[in-house]
Amino acid sequence: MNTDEGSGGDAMVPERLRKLPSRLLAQASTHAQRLVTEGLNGADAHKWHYAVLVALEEYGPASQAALSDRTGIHRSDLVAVINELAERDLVERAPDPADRRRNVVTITPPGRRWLRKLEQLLDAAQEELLSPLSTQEREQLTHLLGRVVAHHTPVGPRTGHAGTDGR
Amino acid sequence: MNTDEGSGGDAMVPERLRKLPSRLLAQASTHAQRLVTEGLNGADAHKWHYAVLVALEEYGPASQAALSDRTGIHRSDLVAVINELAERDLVERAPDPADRRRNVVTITPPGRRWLRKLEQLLDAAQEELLSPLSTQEREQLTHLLGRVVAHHTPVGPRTGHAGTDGR
DNA sequence: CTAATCTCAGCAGAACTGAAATTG
DNA sequence: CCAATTTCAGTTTTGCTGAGATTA
Repeated sequence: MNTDEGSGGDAMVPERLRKLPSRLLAQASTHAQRLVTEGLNGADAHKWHYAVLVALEEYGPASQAALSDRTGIHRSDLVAVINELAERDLVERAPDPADRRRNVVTITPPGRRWLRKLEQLLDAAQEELLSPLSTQEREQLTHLLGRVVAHHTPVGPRTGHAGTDGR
Repeated sequence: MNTDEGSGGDAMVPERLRKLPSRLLAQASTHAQRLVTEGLNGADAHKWHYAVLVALEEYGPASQAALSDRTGIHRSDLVAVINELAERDLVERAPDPADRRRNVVTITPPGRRWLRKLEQLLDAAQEELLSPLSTQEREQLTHLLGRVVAHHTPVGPRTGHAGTDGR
């Protein structure tokens, strides 16, 4: 027997919970990641593949440590990502002759072509994610999110070192 | 001051990544959850404690299944949350005489007092999260997020028919 | 017999920690 | 000797799956 509850989406979720910014962010983020994952799944890809290829195309060949900085992927996890990309000849990994601790990772022509494909899939996912919003509202949202993220993102991702900038 | 690389927050993260809505959402959500977790930590609480108490105060005593609908907490996880609350006498859990499969969970006076405390901690966390935004911008952000979340939230978590819930 | 409720035990995947091996 | 890089093995966290026992 059905009681008085239970119909409608977030039907009985109290307003105090529904409009809590941190909760809205968590839910929106979950949907976003689901859409992105499903979208990239159509090319046997995941988001780190995209991030690495974008970073390589944007700034050229890089060591894994540099890629970690440029993508936000943890150093430990980059190994597997590069493995997967290299296995499919989408990047090349070669020891750096100038500093043999490093691997130099380079995007290949097939890698660039694959990136075009991922870009399409990803654009479609963003489109679906933001479909209830107008173009202007989408810009507003990304702008506001960017401000929030920037404010909470520390200014020193790497440990005080290389540049020897006193801070 | 050295500005070549590796200093400054998202210093070398490509713009294509930085302004990707799904990525901004993920990052903003991470910061939000961290702030909320740290904030509630000051009362040995976590967000599910808050969600359950709010739902109980808002709609009165409820079965665990109803609480699951009203908070979004998975049925399996509610058990532990109610255990923790009951242990501290913040809620009472008693078998439902009308349907003995159910437990009726009721908020206690100490539970209401504790909820006041959690509300303060949570408000402080939201304030810190949104500190770079004006009051108007905060409203804009929550409004836009609400639209996105609503659009992607299925209408029937429990029983099938949706009744165009107002709000 | 089917369905709902509560409970427990364990999985999945994502990000992170720590340390070993190599090189500077 | 100390620091940076790559790599691997393991931990932590979080939401979820599946099944058993009880009652409707």
